[in-house]
Amino acid sequence: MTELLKISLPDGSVREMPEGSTPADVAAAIGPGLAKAAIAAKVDGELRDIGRPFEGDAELALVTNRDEDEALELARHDFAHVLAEAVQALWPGTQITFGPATEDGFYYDVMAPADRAPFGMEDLPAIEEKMREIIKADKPLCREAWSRQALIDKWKADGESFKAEWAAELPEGEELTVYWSGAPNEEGSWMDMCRGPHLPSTGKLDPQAFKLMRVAGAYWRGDQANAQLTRIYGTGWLNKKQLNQHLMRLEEAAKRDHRKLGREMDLFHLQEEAHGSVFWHPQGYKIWRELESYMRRKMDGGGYREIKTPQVMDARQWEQSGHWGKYRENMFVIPDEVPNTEDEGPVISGEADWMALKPMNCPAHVIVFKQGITSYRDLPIRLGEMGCCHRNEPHGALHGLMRVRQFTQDDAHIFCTEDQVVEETRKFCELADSVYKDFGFKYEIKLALRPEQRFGSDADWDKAEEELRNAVKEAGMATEEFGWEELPGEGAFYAPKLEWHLTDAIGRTWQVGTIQSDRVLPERLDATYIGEDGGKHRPVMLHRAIFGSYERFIGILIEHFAGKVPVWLAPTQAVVAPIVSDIDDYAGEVLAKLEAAGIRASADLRNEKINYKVREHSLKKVPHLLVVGKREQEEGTVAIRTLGEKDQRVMPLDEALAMLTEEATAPDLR
RNA sequence: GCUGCUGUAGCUCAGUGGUAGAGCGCGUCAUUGGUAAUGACGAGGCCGGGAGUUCAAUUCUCCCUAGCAGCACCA
Repeated sequence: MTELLKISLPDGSVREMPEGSTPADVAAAIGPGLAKAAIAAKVDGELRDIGRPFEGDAELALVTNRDEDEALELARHDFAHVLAEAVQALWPGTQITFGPATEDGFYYDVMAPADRAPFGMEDLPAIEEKMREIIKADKPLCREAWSRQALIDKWKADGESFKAEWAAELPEGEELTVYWSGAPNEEGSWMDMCRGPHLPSTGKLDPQAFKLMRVAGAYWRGDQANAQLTRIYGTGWLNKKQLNQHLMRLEEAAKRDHRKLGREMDLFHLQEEAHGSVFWHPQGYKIWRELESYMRRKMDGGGYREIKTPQVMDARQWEQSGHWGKYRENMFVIPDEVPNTEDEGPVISGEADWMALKPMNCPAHVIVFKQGITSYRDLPIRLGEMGCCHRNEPHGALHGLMRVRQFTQDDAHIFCTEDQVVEETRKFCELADSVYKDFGFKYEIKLALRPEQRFGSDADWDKAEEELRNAVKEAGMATEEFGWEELPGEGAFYAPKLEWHLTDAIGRTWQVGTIQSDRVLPERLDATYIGEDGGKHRPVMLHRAIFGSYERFIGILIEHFAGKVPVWLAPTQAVVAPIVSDIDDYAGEVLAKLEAAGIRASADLRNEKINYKVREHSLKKVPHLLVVGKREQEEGTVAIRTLGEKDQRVMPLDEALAMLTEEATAPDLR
């Protein structure tokens, strides 16, 4: 007599099933609709194949496409397998390696056979077509347990050297599994090593819900020393509608691209001769100046004192700070000599001492701190600088304003006693909060904990991590609302750090603000203060920034607002546009009043139709267009057309001025 | 830095082994038009840089450089 298994379902009911039965059998027993919809199972909380037999009594929850997170994960993983199968079907001899689900899709790293070039964009349509065939064939996905040795032998026999290498490294004794697409060992079936779980068959995928996006190079195991593979990226969803929504989001991101908007709005440009450094145009620099004034007010109000330190310092200084040893490959160095310019020069002797452009402001701030004698009564000392730094970034890393080689930070260093660390950190949390709120950003705070490679004792790390954690708790921000999370291994080598991640209008996140407590640099540069006991003590140094860098923050603002930055930041806040040239004088009067009120405005007196002017200034993202015609002149009014609105509002000039003045006022001054 | 792709007018892009084209923008003229492109005419290019192949290179080959995508990097 066979034993019956007790399978408990989420509604609390219990079904008795014969031994050897599977979640699919349970689904079938409940009803044909569910049997069709079920794509996987959660058995005792673990996501599993729906066709995998129970091993005993179990709690079961059937997974359908309504369980979107699980369903997407499964579908993407399966798309990746189908992708690999398709590539091997088209080009036998292709080696497969690894293919996981990603945030919005999947990829698979493959190595083209020796007799053909790496796969390119032009191969994608054929691969997509083959993938659709595999999906439509509705091949069952069958799980099979293998021994490690058998698997290694199989991969070697198939010429799959990467897979063989990988299988050999999997822990011995663990049951290894493979999945077949099609019946095991049958002609036309395809196999991959995989932990699973998978959908019951390829036909559960929607052949219209994926798209191969691009190919890129990737290294075997992410290591440059290893073979270069071709990574084929796809985006995958549960249905065509979701796919289309995703493609539209990508389009939206492309529309917001700050490099494109920067050119269209004439904010800045980049060029070959200074790659990685920004040429700010008058319009773009107006945004910068407004941000800088804003941040100065914030920092002044927070008890910071602004300084300015040298751009170039002798290498000896960088040696002492540790940058020469740890960071030199990212530093621009220059010989400390006048080059010989005879015969085509410049020629350098190679014997001069080195100097370097500063990649960070911190050593210079310690130097300023060390001038004179500091008493504990003076602490905390908060030194701020709009510090212009140069970092010789890898060329492939450069990206518009987001990653540059010359940038200016809203930097500051707080020198304080051990006892003041938590309080200073808490204050910083509040300052950062007020800034991000002024821009309307939502953000999350993360604590990056000790990395494997680090300076200092575990006791120091325990303490430093606890201080930052407590400071955020005291600020009431270590909560779900603030996305509080601790990230093991992500800290700097000398200290843990708090990170502020902004979420932009289309859901992307950007790390901007940070605070790090540092006990290493004060030590290396021998910073001290005189304590209550009359002896020398070591201050703690807090490195902190809120914007991060002006360049990057402006890039984020452009993308977040799609160029339509708030009026107080807009380079041109209003344009006066007369309809006919008879009104030019009145337009001039209006402009004069705007300028007197401190509004950044101009008048468009060109011999163009009003349609043309509206279109042009709208494209330039000017927030307010003040249209004036005969009627407005007679009545002393303006017709305001606001960016993004179709209708205009006619109002008396004084009223318009009051409105614009209000909108043009920075949020901290309102 | 690695791999792939790209570099033609201010911008977006066509094109060709016999030194080039469009649209927008710009200039001139006409037009004075009520809320997202008025019309005509005109100017504007060392076809990223260097080398090679060729009678001839913007076009083919190689090297360099920058950009783009991804990877690696981002203390």
